[in-house]
Formats: sequence, structure tokens, C-alpha cells
Amino acid sequence: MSEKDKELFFSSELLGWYRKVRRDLPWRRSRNPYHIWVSEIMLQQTRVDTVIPYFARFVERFPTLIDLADAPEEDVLKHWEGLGYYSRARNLQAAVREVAASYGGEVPADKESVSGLKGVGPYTAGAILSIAFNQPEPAVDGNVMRVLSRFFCLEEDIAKPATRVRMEALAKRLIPEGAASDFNQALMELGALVCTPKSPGCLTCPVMEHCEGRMAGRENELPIKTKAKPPKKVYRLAVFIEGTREHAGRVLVRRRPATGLLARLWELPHVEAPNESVWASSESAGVWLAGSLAAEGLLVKPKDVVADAEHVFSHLHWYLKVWTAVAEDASLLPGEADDYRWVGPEDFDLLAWPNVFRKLVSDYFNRDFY
DNA sequence: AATCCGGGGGT
DNA sequence: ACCCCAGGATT
Repeated sequence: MSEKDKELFFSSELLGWYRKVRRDLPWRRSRNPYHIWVSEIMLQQTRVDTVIPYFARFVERFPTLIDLADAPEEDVLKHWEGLGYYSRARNLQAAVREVAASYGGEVPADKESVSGLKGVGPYTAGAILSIAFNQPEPAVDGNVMRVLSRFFCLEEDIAKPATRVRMEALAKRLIPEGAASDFNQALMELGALVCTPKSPGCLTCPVMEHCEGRMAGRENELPIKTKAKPPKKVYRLAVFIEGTREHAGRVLVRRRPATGLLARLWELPHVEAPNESVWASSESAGVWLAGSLAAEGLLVKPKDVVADAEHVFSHLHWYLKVWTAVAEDASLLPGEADDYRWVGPEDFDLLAWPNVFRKLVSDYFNRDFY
């Protein structure tokens, strides 16, 4: 069988398989380019089952592109809470505002314009153009690279950017005439349902007959991917600063900066310990915590350790010890200043939190301490 | 080319 | 534990 015949076999069988078994996913119920765009942003590095409830809530609250463009940022972040990679939400809103301003509120259907939108890279541009507009552009994600690596027995490292570029050339060639939308989704569907990272379901695979990786008995070794470095350990000390008088029953929280990790989300005040030893010893940690907070304008006296928490990011591993603390002089604490506020059980749920702090603060209000 | 950016589910 | 996920921006 020639290479061309093998490609024709692959495309034809895969397309037929997809049209028979495709899942009924919320964003597949229309070709609304805005809805498909939202789904593709949410699906970046995020599983389908995780996205489904977020997508439903998001398009209910922001049914049209203009609704999202006009919404307050806090509202958008609140609907993204827990989904991770929060710059996706900020970039998405910036991008729909650009579409509202420069493209009359209609998602542009040409490659240059779509690729120029914030948060839209090569994959997402191809996904929008192919899925929403049926244009023959490749949409190469991790699923597609795994499927192609196995079927064509490709040994290039899929962690390298250059590999994705070559895969795009192949994926584009494979798109059947007039079927870009279904075919690109078929590639991803196969990767998600059959050609899975571990123990691929070759026996139910529609293209197993000519899969070179399988024929070589190497389906479990492919794709080749260099390993990521382990996350760096960081030791942090956080505090529940308990309110008194008019702030009784509340704790002091702050909003994170507009860029970087967990941008614009709310958190307990916390500082980095110089090393694990200081962090772990209550004597030295209390001193370090008081000094570091004072340097940030928070004059408090640490009391007790009330919780331990860990949080693992892609590149960081937070070890968190959570203290209680009382103000040495409540008048010296920030009032309702920009990035600080007193929060109680009533308004806790109105703010957008990273999971680790949402759980800690929630437990605190539910008296799960002591 | 490396690093930064969350969180969760599968194995 | 480790892997990886419908990746993109920044350096």
C-alpha cells in the first residue's frame, strides 16, 4: 500500500467512524463561532468532563459575544473559578472586546484575523476555522500528535515545537475535501476515546488495520515525549487575620496582582519562608511571618498553626502552613483598600478564589478548625 | 528553546 | 507517584 493510499484509508475510515460514534457535547449542538471559541479556550489543557459544567454556566451567563465583552472582569473570573490557567479568561474577554470593536461583533473567519486574537494560538485558530467555518485548517493538539505518532509510527519528540509544525503539515494534508470540521474533531475524538495515552483500545480502533505503530508492536511506546521537570518546592506561611469590633467574624484577604500566577484572584495574606526549617518550626516561623507581614504593612501577632495545605501547580509545589493572627492595632490594618478586604461567610462566595484558598477559607468559616 | 501558567482524572 | 490533558504567552 502506498503512503498516499494509507493516508486516504486513514482519513476515510476515521471520518466514517466519527460520524457514527461522536459524542453529543454541548458545543457540538451549534456552529455558533463564539460558543465554539469559548469551548476551545476552556478545553486547553483541560478534560472534556471538567469543561462541560463550566461551559454550560458560562454561555448561560454570557450568551453572546457582546454579553461577554460588556461584563465586569470579576464576573468572568468568578465563572472561571477552579478551571485554572486564569489568563485564558482574561485573554478571552480582551479578545471578544477586540472583535466587538474591530469586527462588528462577528468572529472573523480568516486565518490572519483569528490568529491575531489574544489567547488564540495555532491550535485554537485552526479549531475555530475548521470546526465553526469548515475551513481546511489543521488543529493539532496533544491528542492529534499522539494519534499521528502512532498511526504513522513517527518518533519525533512531541514536546518540541518543531514537531507540532510538521504534524500540522501532515494533518492538513489528511483533511478530506469539504469535511474539515468533522475530520479535525474525529482526530481528537479518536485520541480521547480510543487512542488513549495509556492502554490504547486498538481492538476497537477504526484504523488499526494499517496502524504502523501497532503493526510494529510499539503502540505503548509512542508518542515519544521528553519528561517535564518536577515542580519547584516553595514553603509559604499564610494567616487568618481575625477581625474585631465591626469586622468580627471576618478575615482579612487580599487580591493578587493583575499578572502572573493566579492573577486577580483572592487569597489569604501569605509570605514565602526562607527555607523548610524556618517554615516548619513554630518559633522561627512565627517570627519570620510577623516580620514579613510588617514589611507589607500588616502589623499582626501570629498565634497558632491551624492548618497545613499543599498545592501543586505545573511548575510549583506550595507547602502552606496557615496561622491565625491578631492585629496589634486594628487601625493600622488596611481598611477596604483596593487589594485588601474583610470577608465573612456572607460575601465569601462572591469572590473568585484559587482552589487552595477557597477550601481553607471555607473550612475556616465552617469551623472545621480546633 | 525554556519557562511560566491550574487543576483534576486516569493508571 | 506519575502522566497528561481539544495550549498560549513570555522570555
